[in-house]
Amino acid sequence: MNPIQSPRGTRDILPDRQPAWQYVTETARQTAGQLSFRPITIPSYEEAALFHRSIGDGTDIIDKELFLTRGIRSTEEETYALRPEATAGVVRAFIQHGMHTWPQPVRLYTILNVFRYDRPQKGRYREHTQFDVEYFGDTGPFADAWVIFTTWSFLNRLGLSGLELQLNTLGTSVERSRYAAQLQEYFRPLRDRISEDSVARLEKNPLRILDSKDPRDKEFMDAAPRLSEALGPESQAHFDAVRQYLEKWRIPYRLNEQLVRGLDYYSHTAFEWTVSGQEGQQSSLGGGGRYDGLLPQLGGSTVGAVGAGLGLDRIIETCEQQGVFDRLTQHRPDAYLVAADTAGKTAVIELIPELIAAGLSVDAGLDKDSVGAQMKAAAKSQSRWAVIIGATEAERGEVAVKDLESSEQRTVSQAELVSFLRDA
RNA sequence: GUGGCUGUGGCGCAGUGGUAGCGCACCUGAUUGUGGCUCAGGUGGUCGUGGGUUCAAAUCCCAUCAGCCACCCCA
Repeated sequence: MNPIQSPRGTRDILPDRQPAWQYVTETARQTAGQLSFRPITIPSYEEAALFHRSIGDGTDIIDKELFLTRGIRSTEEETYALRPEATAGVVRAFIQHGMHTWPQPVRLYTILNVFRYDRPQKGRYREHTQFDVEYFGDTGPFADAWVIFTTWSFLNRLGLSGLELQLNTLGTSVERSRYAAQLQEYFRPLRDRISEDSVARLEKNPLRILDSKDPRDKEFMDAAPRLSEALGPESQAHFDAVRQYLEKWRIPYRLNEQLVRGLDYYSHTAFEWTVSGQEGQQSSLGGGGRYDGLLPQLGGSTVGAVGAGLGLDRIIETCEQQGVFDRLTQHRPDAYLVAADTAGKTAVIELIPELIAAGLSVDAGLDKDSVGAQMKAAAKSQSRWAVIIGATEAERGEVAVKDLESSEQRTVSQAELVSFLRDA
């Protein structure tokens, strides 16, 4: 029988890599907390209709990458989908629990696994983890800037270098659809000369033609109508204000009119964090933007909303490449208890709960016979101290404590052991 | 989803037609209560899986699964 492997595009995160994950998730929680985001947990799956209505049919995430699922007794109407992103679920929760009646703004964050039925590659998994922040209840530019500042603070605190913020504005949905029509008008006569992909995009999602890498398309890009010229004065003012915040906070950014995010619900500000030095790789660490239209679209009231999602798997891989985790250490037990004989064994058994109750971490291997074997195990366990007890020590109410790094050994009374290990 | 490359013990690799080897790791031992070094010994693989060609396949062919690269897309 063949051994079962983890499903395609999924992986195990082994103990050695856990300190990195803990460091990154802890940094995320702290940063979010400092900026007044409150934690929320949402289900791993939702009614599939939620994603169809929010992300939008016609996007790859919905048409090609959704993990559909249903219970064995479910009816046809009850089709669920593993969440492919965070925003839809959080917005659903916002509406369902009437959060528009809470003091505004409502700022929420979550660290969650999301699922996409993709063809896997490094930095592209079928299950990956995102750090997601959502800011509700403000239509002004300050909220956009606040969200960007949050992602910036997080990435910056990790100590990442080569970060680049790409910034764009998509205007209102009216402005955007007017612009899409202009694009279609421009590209339709060029049908035979642009890439097949772009011909398909022409009808489905014309804005996507803009970020094509195909040289056949790039040729016509310069003369194409520009989104920035299709925006009204209000949209311009909103965007200018966002940029001023970023400049005051010294967050460097690059305007990128080609930036079009893959989810349909964005309007006005859209941004994406990329990291240089990973040519051709999955360089996007995350992104977000404003999505005022989504709440009414899902039956909620019209409150402004801005969100961002950052890919923790990619961020951690980048950190590893940049040596950010070099200083993190694995967990080490404070003491490894060694029994030299039967009397020592009894003493060790009694000592274990005592040390645990005192908040210390311990290890022991009472199934091993010789002291040598136990000492060897103590060294392998990376323990700071070996605490050795035999009949002699037990009688006197003492223990031998050996520093496993310096090899120095001394005698300590059992009563003082806890404070000795703590202070050392 | 499209095209390509790769797949040998836990990890990293060698072996390209004649019935699998190295390093690391792991286990045991080097006298009775002391580890990390060294030395000696040992466990572990039907060579991703399934089929085919051949007297004979890890080595050739096909399929399949998985990983990786590019595209698509995105985190």
